[in-house]
Amino acid sequence: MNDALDKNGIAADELAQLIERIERLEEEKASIASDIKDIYAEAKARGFDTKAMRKIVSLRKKGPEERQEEAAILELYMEALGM
Amino acid sequence: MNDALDKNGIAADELAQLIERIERLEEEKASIASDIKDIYAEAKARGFDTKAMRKIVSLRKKGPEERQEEAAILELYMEALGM
Amino acid sequence: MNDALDKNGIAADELAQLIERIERLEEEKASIASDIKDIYAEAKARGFDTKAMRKIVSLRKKGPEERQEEAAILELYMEALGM
Amino acid sequence: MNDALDKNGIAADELAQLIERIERLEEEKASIASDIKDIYAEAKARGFDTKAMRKIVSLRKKGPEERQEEAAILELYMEALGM
DNA sequence: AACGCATAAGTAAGAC
DNA sequence: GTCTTACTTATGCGTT
Repeated sequence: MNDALDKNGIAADELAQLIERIERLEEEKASIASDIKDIYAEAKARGFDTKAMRKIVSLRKKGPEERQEEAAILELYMEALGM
Repeated sequence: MNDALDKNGIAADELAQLIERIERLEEEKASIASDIKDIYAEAKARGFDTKAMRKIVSLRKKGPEERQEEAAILELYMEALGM
Repeated sequence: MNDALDKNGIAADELAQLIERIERLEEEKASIASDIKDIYAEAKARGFDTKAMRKIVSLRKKGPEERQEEAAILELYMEALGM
Repeated sequence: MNDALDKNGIAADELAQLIERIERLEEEKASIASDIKDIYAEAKARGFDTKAMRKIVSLRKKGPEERQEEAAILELYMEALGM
């Protein structure tokens, strides 16, 4: 550890740099989140059902395999439970 | 494993009982969570700041030592960053 | 507001009672959560796939209507997108 | 609404474009979130307390006034409860 | 402007 | 012991 330590034994410069890198990235992330929100607002203004859109996005995120897997498990269960 | 297995190799009765016990408990848990929400709503209606109340509840959940330790390291870092 | 106010203008007794009611309920909630964990542990010991069980519980929580609704939305989307 | 509607009455092209824009942005967002995670991992490897770091980041996100205000009301409540 | 909701952050437990 | 995954809590946002 070559870094200079402050009077409390903390490598202050190193810590400050890490924090700043994080904050920079969080800003970018917030900016993108804001863009996404704008798109939903735009979609709503054009008459789309944003709740349904959000569901679509989340369903697609899961991927088809996972959805199939879920269906298979449920199937097995329903049979086992006689539903 | 003495339990009867169904055609898929699942001990159906046993599984059903476990699932039902879990679901019963989850219902109770949800009910209590709802009660807690009600109390916060009541508190808010009487003019209390529920955000502060939540913080107090979480602070009291941790022991005093743990609380002090966390505060100390936070203090240290804030000094290092000149906050 | 008939409650006695402390020197900072806080109805201390009322606040204390609300906090205590919350803490009591949170204890109960934690106890039930612990019971649920125990059941999963027991299930695992008996050879069940707890991950699958959790999925089953969550799928059942959603209810059949919601699952159907999700399927319907997805269907609509896939058609619209030519998938 | 000039867009062509499919047989279900959905402006399919428009919907598809909106969804794709959202998904693209969500990917970027996830990528940045992953970068942030990496920095925390790096910080941890260098001996920093990441929990404290996260708290600092969140404290700095709020303005100083807001921070003081929250601290003040919390203080008040703690006194009222004799903590 | 307050309410409930939905996403996001933080925390804790379980698996490898 | 680390690392991921699931749960809980908190914050912010859209709605009424």
